[in-house]
Amino acid sequence: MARKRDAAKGNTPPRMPNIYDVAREAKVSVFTVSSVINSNGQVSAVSRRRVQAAIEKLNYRPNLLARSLAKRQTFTIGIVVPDISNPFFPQVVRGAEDVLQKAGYSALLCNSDDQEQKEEHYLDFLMSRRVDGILLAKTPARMSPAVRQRLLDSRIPIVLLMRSAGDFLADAVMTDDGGGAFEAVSHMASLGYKSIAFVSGPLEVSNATERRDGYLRALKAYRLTANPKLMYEGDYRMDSGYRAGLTLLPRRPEAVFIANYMMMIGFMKSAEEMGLHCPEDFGVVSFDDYPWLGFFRPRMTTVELPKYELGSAGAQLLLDRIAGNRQKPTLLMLPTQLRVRESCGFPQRTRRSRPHEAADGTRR
Amino acid sequence: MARKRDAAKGNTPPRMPNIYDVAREAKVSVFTVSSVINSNGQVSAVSRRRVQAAIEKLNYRPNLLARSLAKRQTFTIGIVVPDISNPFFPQVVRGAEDVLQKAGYSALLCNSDDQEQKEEHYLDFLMSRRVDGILLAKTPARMSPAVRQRLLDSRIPIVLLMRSAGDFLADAVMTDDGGGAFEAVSHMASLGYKSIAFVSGPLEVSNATERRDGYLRALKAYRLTANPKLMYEGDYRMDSGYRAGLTLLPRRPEAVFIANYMMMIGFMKSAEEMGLHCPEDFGVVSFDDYPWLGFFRPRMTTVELPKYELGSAGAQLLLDRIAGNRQKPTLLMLPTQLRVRESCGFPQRTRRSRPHEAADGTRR
DNA sequence: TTGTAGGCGTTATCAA
DNA sequence: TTGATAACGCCTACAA
Repeated sequence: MARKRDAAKGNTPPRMPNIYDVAREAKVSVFTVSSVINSNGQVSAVSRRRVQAAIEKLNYRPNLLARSLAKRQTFTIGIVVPDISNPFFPQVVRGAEDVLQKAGYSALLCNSDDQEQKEEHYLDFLMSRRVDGILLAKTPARMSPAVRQRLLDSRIPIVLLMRSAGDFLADAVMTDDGGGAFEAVSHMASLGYKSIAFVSGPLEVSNATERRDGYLRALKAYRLTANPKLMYEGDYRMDSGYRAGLTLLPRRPEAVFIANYMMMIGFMKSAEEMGLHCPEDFGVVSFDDYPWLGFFRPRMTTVELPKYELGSAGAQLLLDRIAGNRQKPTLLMLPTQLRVRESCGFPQRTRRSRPHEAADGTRR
Repeated sequence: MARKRDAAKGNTPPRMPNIYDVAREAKVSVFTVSSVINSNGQVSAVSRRRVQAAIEKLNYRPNLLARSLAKRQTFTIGIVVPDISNPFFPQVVRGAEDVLQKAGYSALLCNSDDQEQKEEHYLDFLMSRRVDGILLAKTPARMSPAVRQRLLDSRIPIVLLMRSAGDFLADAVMTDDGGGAFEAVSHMASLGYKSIAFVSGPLEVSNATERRDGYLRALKAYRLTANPKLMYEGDYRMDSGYRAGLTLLPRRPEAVFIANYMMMIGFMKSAEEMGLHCPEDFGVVSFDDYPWLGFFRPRMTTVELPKYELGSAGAQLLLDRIAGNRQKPTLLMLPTQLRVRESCGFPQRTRRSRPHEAADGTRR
């Protein structure tokens, strides 16, 4: 069947050259052109040269869309995060993009805003785009059965980021939030704080409950009683941290553990407005570290989450799964790291009120 | 010509249903199915119902790849930024993504790392992907003639972000960096600082030279002489800010204007290590504002850049261009905003050394 | 080694 | 209102 492409009436916009144009120019078949493009098969040196010359002359670039359609592989993966402008995610995305790019994949970025509806919309969209895999970061825990079923049917590999598998069978990579929270709160307790408030994330999100559990475990380990009056459930956003400060600070806790960075910022803002200072008036340890937290006052004591590794490990897991080098679902647990600086009141407290502890000098 | 698709020997992986499957199931033609999917044309109610039932039953989702190929439109735009993990860009990307998503477009994210080679690789890649448009953020000023020509040939609309058009004809949206720098340095000069150091970005980047020009203009306006010993060319990265501090601070400038956020962080780190404090030992104004800069000490005086608007305006410009609602290249200039806080030494200096100025109370 | 032609899943033209 | 079928641009048996 002869192609009719050239019979175009001429009123269509100028098309880009395709493989047929190259073949004609080089006086070979499309097969030969395709072969040199993909450097498979044995193509005679003469043909190869002619094809290359034609490609050069026409400035030909293969249409990846058509290739994907034919090969049923798009070399694209979808990354859905709640909000790329939340400082937690850029590093995650960068980690992912680095390993994807190295493997010849590229990333479609989606912001779910933690809304189930948006998330599902994007998931459907990504399936329609026939992405080869999906990296799905923290969002509301549940997913409608319909979407889940479609996901399963599509057989598109998914790896979950910062979100427990729950009832959904998939690979996942998480950070050890429970352990990190335990370590953070233990540190505060060991400093002698008796009343330690807690600003948590939304408790329907798995990592928020893990951080809370870590908090509670640490209290128990230090024989402190959990006081509901000192616990505030936020939503990981700045504004909820601000409200948490307004609610909690008047109750004058000696210290507070804040479950993420954005809420910590909001919390500090409320303290500022109330004329309260850290660490003189209250100690703070928060989750998630950033370079600048070490250079401004108060220098924040935080639990660092390995953001870049989260993304890169997730992407690697996904690529492995796509390649089929993996059998049962894998769950990767990345360690956190307590970074003791000053907001927890460490130097002061240990020097002033608990000199016997200052002796060991462990600042981890 | 009858499709042979069903003659598959059965060893192929389970395919997703296509439009033919739906047509067969509904006992109509593919045209009818296509019509109801795209809700064009007049399809009889009966046909429509049957098609919808079939779609439901088969859980059919159109293959966007095939659609794009046929329509020669991908509803995808490429966003290339130097590095998404640089806190400047997430907001830009978010702004863009919001307007794109609303218009039914999605975004392919690329990190150029400010490397010409990577940028060109991505540009070629995006062209091969047949994206409908490209958002190209700050990167090395030049572009090889070959790539530029290919870009022109491809007729893919491009809008430049934070980068002057230069010799490349395209729409662009920028921030008024020169004006912002002028305002910042003028503020310092009006505070009485005589020796104002400057940490600039890489001077081959247009917005870095604009910030420098603003700095120089302000010095001139206040009859201060520019001292090369107090000017340091960095690369917008944290480490170069650190080195700038190591170089500049021993020369004890009264104040310093730092051309971006990351370098400011590095600079503060070096000051910290040298035991110098801001604003007691030196005043600082830096470019680019973030929420947390208002809650930590020193509270930073900064020039805010409208990041989100940069992205959203850029995306809107691009969509307009794609739609063809625009003739000649447009350059949008977004205003910056000086946010006076404490790192510039404003309250102290005005109160202590220049009381007559404190009277007017303008904190803009 | 190279050519031919069918298939990937849509859209769109043109008859009927 | 519908159906048949040629594009869209690529890959890839199968043949030559």
